[in-house]
Amino acid sequence: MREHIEELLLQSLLHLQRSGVLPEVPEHAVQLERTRSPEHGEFATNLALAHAKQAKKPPRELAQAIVDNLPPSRHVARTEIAGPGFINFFLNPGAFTGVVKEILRAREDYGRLNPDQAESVTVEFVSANPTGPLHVGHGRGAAFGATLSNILAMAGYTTQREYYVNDNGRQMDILAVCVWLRYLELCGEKVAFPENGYRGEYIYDIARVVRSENGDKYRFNGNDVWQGLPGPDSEDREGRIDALIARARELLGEAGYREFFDTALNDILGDIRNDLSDFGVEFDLWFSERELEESGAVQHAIEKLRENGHLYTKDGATWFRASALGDEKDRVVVRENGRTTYFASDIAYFLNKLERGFDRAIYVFGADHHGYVARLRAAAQGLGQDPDRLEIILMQFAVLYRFGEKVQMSTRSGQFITLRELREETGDDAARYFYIMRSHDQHLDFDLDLAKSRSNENPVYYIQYAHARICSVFRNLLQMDLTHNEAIGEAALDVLTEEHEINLIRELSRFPETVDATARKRAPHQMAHYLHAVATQLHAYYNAHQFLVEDENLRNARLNLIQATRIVLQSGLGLLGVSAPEEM
RNA sequence: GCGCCCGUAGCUCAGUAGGAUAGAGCACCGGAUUCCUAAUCCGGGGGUCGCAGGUUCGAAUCCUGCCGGGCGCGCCA
Repeated sequence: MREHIEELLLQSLLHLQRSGVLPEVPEHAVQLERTRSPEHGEFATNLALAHAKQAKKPPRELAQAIVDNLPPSRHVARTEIAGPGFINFFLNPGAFTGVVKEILRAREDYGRLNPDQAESVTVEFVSANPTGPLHVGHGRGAAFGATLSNILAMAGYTTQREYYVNDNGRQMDILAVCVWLRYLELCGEKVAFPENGYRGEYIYDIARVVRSENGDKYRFNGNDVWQGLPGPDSEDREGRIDALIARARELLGEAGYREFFDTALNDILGDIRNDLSDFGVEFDLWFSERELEESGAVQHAIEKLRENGHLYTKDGATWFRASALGDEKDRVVVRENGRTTYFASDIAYFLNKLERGFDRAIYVFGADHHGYVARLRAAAQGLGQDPDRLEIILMQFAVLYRFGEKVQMSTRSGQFITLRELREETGDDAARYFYIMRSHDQHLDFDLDLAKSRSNENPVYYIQYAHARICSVFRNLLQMDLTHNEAIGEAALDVLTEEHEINLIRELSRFPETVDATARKRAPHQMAHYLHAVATQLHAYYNAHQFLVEDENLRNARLNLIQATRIVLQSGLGLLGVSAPEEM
């Protein structure tokens, strides 16, 4: 319907252009909005206000000219010029009931968009280092990324979801060493554990796996481990742990070291994968940083920067002149010791995404990564790419509240709430919904008690209940030995003239444009709000009118309407990764 | 110190690419069930949109400054 009126307006504008009233009709000239109140009709446009200057006419006069040139439409009952020059559109009742017909015809494809040019995007999210279980902060990125991807796909984008696996960094080395130390402990050795190592219980679990498969094969005397290395009173804690990594490699040999490293990686990554999958978050690609480097992609990207003249050498390291491209300072890509930096891998990964044919790479990052924005954009430019093909969405932090108080967390000590614990406590539906119900640039207060409560305060249940109620009506229909005849309902749709019915249909008609808007604005939270609004209309309707009435025409027409509502709720909840229960 | 984000009702937040009288949930007050699930509905009170300027027909929305809060500023990953 919206598109229909936009088309009418465009035709009018083109006509005015031909007759010389308007200089030119820019692309996206037509902006049609929903009115806030019915007295302004259904849709309104500010076209005349926006173009009055160019047309050298008073806004209201231009508005009249636009209205005079509108092609006739069976959906538009009348137009009205209001206020300083708004054009308001009032619709025929048939314009509303047509929506019900459309939904029942399209079913789960209602709201699926087919843009002329489908953009292809890759959405990277979570990408947590595989050094431990996901915690509640990752959960927000997971829910957001998954929902955004779902919506983009619905809006017609070619969408890929990917997870960047940091399987190559120093953090992984630290992890491997920690596993080894716990392994030695299990063997009965007494070994000091570095204070900045990974202390979580899960490290013991991994150590147990290594031991059950290898016995005491990698056992060394506890005294030999730290022999000659800086002691715990050393100032340089990082240097101390690096020395320990070197010692582990030396004692274990490459194969032995690999055993710990890979067991830890596979174990934790497998755990993350299961966790996300149980949470309804699936990835098309798990992209390995190690493979990126081994494939030569990092060198390839560095060469590209060099060709474009953005590299220079200083203090034995290779620097990227990022400051010339909007970043606050230059960045090292190859260290003095010859190793490439993490940033170099990032650049290579971005280039790789584009080379895989995506128009755009979307990154979902935690807000603490906002320093990367300027640097990655600089890199994109340095590679000779349009920096707008790189899009970074920053997720603000999620703070858990229990009994009205902030739940304290610290990753260092292993004292944090895992995503799995959260899911078990609130259930997946509530967790998915609560995570995305706020805008990503807003801090999220995650109220555990509210998410758990099976009460009217909980917005998830409010929406699910609307769906369950509809299902319940259809169950009752069967018990009355009646069936829903959609054909009769469709023929009788014109009887749906109650205000509650019009309001509900209006809400349903907004689904496609909501898919479009939430996709374009990368704003999944608006889908959550939209579904809440649909549920509100359904509940109001339910309370005001009886659906299972004697009159066959009215009954089937109403069943068509709530069936259409069920379809929209189901699709919408599906986008959010929330289930649509048949009874509650 | 520099940079990014945020500041809207008592609380938590929306506010549709500048639009018409700023919305919702919770909390608070008052009502609704012989009838499809009351996890629901109906009504009510409650706002200097952080502050001050500016841009324009029109600003919560854009610009500048200030105040308050969060986060970040490694040849770490």
